[in-house]
Amino acid sequence: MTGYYQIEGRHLVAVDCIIFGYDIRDKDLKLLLVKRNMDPGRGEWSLPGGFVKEGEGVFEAACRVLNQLTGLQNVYMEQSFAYGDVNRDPGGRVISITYFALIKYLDIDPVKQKTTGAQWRSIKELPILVFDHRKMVDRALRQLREKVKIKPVGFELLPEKFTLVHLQDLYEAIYQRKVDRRNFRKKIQSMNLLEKLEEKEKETSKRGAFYYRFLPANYEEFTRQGFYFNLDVS
Amino acid sequence: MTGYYQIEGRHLVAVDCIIFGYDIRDKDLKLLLVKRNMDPGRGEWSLPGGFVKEGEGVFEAACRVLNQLTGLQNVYMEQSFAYGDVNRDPGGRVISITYFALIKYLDIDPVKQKTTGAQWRSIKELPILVFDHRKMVDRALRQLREKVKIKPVGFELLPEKFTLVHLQDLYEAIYQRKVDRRNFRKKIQSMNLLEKLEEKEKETSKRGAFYYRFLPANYEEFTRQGFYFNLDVS
DNA sequence: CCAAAAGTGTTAGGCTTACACCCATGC
DNA sequence: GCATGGGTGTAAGCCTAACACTTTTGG
Repeated sequence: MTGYYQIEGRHLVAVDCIIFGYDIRDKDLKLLLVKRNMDPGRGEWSLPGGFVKEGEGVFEAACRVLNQLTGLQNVYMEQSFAYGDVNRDPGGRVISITYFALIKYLDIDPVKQKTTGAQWRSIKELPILVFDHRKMVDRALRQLREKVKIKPVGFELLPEKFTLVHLQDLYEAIYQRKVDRRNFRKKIQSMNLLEKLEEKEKETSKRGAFYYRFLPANYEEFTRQGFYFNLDVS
Repeated sequence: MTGYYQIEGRHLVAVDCIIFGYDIRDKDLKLLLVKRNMDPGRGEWSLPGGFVKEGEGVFEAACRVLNQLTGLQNVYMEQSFAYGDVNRDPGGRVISITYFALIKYLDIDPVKQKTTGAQWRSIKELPILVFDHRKMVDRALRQLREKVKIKPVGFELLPEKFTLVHLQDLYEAIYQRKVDRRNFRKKIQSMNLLEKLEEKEKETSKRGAFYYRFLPANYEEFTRQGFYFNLDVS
């Protein structure tokens, strides 16, 4: 701090994380939520968040919050929006910058989850959230839906090996609508993002479905050029 | 301020405005820039900005900055990004939230412009900007290009009456590429956003080109449903 | 053998793109 | 009458979207 600037007009700055996870079992997009452990709003459902510390970058702060909650590092995380209304937080003037993260549902550290009390909640039936957190979620979800069209970020939400059925279910969960199976498979396979494995998943059907893995090299190629993945409406 | 929170870890928060204007004469998309009037970086080219005051919303702060510079109110303005790296500003730890605004080139208050020394600079040859402002501009420009596909925001940049030639030139300036004239006209006219006027513009050609005006009612309709205006690449 | 899920192609319509000539007017 | 910029239509190809039957296998 070289001290060029005034010291008046400093603000508390927080980060709040919209952490998406996808449950392959119940085909449901979920958010990782916590019960707020400070006043005001103590005990209410809240996005996980924290104040940005001195000497800490805002993005780093979001990573810290995520890591403390899940034990994860290097996950997909993207800034969503800065919320700066004076009265958005009844506890005081706090500017909050939100990030949305995509993590693999099963990757979170169960010990951490127990101590923090974080819980996955379906985006279809979110509890009442504290302050303006619901607005934050809605915006992040809109952004996720846009992002998925441009970048195959959906893969961040799936385990290493997945079937085309899993992938389609994921898209349907994100958009909350049905997708034509043949068109979906045609399109996704034409992108050369996937490698078909020998192995089959046999839990959900007798016939079994081939596992696929996602090819990071081609993925990079794709996202650089900005592909366009438009799902048909049904 | 009800004083629930710690008083440690407060931060200076600034807003910086990426103000786009379009010069119908030289068919050039421009930015309104200022010479920085504080250390460090005094005298260097900079985005217009300012610190968020106590009791002032972040968006309001951006409006204030814009208004002080141009005298304008109620212009199109959208949050771009929050820049929160610890060392982004060598003068101290400042978190900056950027907004991009679209204004009509000729609307700015000439008195204010004289006192602030603000100048329009072509996006094709921007001067060196202070700190990370160039990154801010690049991001805002990318966002503008995306936005224009989804919302006919281009109209914010044109005067009340404009010709189809003007409109096409604007798109070409935003995307920095040629657009097919017939396809452009077909598409834009199919949208029912424009009202053809009797009057002709006769400055740039002998024959003259019809003026159009833009129909706010239909515009609202369009942007709500999220239209898609994809320009062809040439 | 049957239930349950996986897998597979074709066609029609709409949108995108490429492309060239006539029109109106001031000088 | 000619130079300058404004204005117009059509055809080919591509992408989107709708749609139904066969395959596999565990029980």
